[in-house]
Amino acid sequence: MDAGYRDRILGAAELRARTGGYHGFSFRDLADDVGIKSSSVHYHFPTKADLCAELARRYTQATRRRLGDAQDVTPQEAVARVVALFRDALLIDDRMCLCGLLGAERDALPPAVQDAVASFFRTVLAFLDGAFGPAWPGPRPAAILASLEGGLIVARTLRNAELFEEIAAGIG
Amino acid sequence: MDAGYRDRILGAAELRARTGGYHGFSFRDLADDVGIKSSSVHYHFPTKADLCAELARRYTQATRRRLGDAQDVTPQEAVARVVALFRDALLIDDRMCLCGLLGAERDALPPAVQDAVASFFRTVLAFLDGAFGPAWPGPRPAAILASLEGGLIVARTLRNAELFEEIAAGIG
DNA sequence: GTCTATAATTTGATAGAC
DNA sequence: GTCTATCAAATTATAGAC
Repeated sequence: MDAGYRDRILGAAELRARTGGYHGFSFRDLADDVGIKSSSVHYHFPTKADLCAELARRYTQATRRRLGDAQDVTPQEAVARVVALFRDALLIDDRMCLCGLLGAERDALPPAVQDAVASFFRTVLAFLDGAFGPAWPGPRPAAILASLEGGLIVARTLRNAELFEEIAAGIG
Repeated sequence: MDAGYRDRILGAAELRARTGGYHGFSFRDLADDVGIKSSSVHYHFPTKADLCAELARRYTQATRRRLGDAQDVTPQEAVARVVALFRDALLIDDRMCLCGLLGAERDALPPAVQDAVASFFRTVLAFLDGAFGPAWPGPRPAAILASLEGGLIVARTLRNAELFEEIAAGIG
């Protein structure tokens, strides 16, 4: 029942992967972050593909929980919740969206990681789709998601958080 | 005057970096791609930071040339040219925008590369700004750029090129 | 400019003691 | 479940011959 350092490893991996991507960190980096040995990281996650696929699944689950049920919200509130997700990545975490960065590296990822990243995008799009209903005349879910992923990249690269707000304000 | 394999190295590096990012390729990868030895790559680019900074500058220059002079185009034509840039990355190159991927990895990049990537974004934004003029009522340049960078990520991860067209169509 | 050769370090991963 | 110890391969980079 004891998962040992498993959760702390995933926490360290999330921060690392959201900074430098799949190839931007090593098992030893994670071991040092947590204060254990790299062989202990391999005990919990035999390969890096296992680790990162689990990481993306965990990220998707946390996102799903935070967004809640699409049936319960208005279209406006649904957009606000998704925007808040990315704003927090920028202002609180000071990091990329995990799946935005991994998605950009798609062709350099193991298949299991590719699948988990695609699943994140489908989750966000399904939430917006569900809240919008079939006749919603506003912006398409994919356009909203793309604006926010790209908004993180542009605002962070130019070190201008106000640019993210301008982009987010343009969604409505 | 003879630059040797310099240009072919940059060409190979661009394809590699647009697939796996800064940490997703090695000097030996490039040497193998071109058919030379890794020490010859180091002759042209002493460090990986030198190589990737030059890569981003070259990418920006090619983009600048392709977009042309903002004074010569209508706002609509300016947007169409920028959209075409990203559509070609998706459909012809089947790759990310170099600076979109590197920008997502910002905090894992050497400072010289960070600067070169930021310069790319400023170039595209300045082109749109110049073509729009001060009173243009349409979408903001940063929102357009973010939509397209994010559009590449979402469309590629979900392996759905039509999604990119939907996103691009939503810009106008 | 390109090569051979190599150094120093890092990486993903495994075997086996406790 | 974590450790010590280790491996084979890869990585960035340099020295010096041609």
